[in-house]
Amino acid sequence: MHSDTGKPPTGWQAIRDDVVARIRARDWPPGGAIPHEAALAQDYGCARSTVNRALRDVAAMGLIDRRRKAGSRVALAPARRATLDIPLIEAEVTARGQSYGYALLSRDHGPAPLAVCARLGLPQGAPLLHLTALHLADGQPHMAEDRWINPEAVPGLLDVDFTTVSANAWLVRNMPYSEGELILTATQADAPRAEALDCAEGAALFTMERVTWIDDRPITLVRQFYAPGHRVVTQL
Amino acid sequence: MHSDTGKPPTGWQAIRDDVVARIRARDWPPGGAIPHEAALAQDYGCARSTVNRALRDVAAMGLIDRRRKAGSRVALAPARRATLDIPLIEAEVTARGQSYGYALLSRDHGPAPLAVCARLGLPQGAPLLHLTALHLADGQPHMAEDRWINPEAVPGLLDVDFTTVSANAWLVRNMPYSEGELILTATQADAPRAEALDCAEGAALFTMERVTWIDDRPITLVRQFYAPGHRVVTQL
DNA sequence: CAGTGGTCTAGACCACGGT
DNA sequence: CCGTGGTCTAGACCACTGT
Repeated sequence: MHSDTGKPPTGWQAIRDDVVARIRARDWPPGGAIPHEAALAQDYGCARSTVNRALRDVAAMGLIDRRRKAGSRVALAPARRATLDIPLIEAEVTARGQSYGYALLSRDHGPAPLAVCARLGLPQGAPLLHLTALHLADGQPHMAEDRWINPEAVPGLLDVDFTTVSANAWLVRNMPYSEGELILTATQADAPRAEALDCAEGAALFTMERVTWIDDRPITLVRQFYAPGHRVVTQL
Repeated sequence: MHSDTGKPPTGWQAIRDDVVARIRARDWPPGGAIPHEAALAQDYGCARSTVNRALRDVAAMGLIDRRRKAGSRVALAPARRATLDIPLIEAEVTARGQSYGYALLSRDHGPAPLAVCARLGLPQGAPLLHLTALHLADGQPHMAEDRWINPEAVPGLLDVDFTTVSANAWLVRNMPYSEGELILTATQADAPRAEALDCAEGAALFTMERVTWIDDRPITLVRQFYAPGHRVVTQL
């Protein structure tokens, strides 16, 4: 269940946990400074680099702010951070013990809508490959995707047969990328998407929009609409 | 823009970037092993711990799997990881330059619905404090929340005046917690929520559900329904 | 068993940024 | 200026795990 079944950590993790505990216990008040690394190293009887390792972790959790010369201060508004895993759709489906299926719904190559070009930072009317596809779990619609790909940034793109390989899988295996932006939101199912996902028109769809670049050249913009009821779970 | 305006990293970050680049360039193929730390240290002319620092970062990105004795292997299905910041609502709103407002809509103390008890791992009919509240941005409804809190785990809870302080803010300042689960989904606005958020009934609402525990004792379950159009943005 | 990553140390130099 | 965190080093021992 929610039990910790793990042994008490040792080494730098023990220091991290102790620091976290002292912060949570208001031992060091919010906004206040905590002892500097050298002092803590002496307290814990270890090398400064060990303390550094621990405090770096605490800072990554958002519990403290660290600045040179100013030292480490307890964050006033401790933002929690959650890490989302964004697996390939196929892995996501099979990991739940379901069979995975894929179907290409449409494929077009031509000038893209203004909004899409703007989103990618391309001039109006740039020719993009436009794909719509459906991902299935146990034969049921699981996610519908709407994707534009920039042929200028993806050599060989127009020769790929996307009827059998999903664009996601192909791009991951064939295109490196340096940066990406991810947007999570909720949208209502319009008529075509309701039909594709076999759900009521107007249903609330969990939606992920991703844009990726390689060296400031846009690769792809994709909007993925998950079937109603889809949940993304993560630990805090 | 999307430009990198940053100088080329040095030290362990340079090694990390180089390793990532070589993986993306299929220099080391997916599923294959990459040189062990000592070898890379010699290649890069640095200490092994510097390589270790770099590879730990690459592993955290999900690009490689590391195991003792087996060495480091390029992940076959490189799951992207995105980190979500979960700030206090107030911080989230003011960070966008909007004024923040809060209103308590209802407060009840009594046996909780079965589904809520089950979600928290409590026996059926456990008495919980139930709050519904509205968070405003520039006077407009921004997020409606529906929260149950376990008085057994939160000393002094029933004496708190939640008409002026949001439960979120109070809990963050007064209750540590050890674990939490976060669920992201999309839900349709029912009648009361549509009224609270001043939106159409049936609108798609981005929804976050959080459950937090302290030492395996449930603290709170909260469902937060964001006004239509809300987007959560993060970098990949 | 033996190879590999995980961690720790004691010391050093440097970059940043309050004062 | 000078205190603090950021990083690096060379070496060491240990934990895990494939063979």
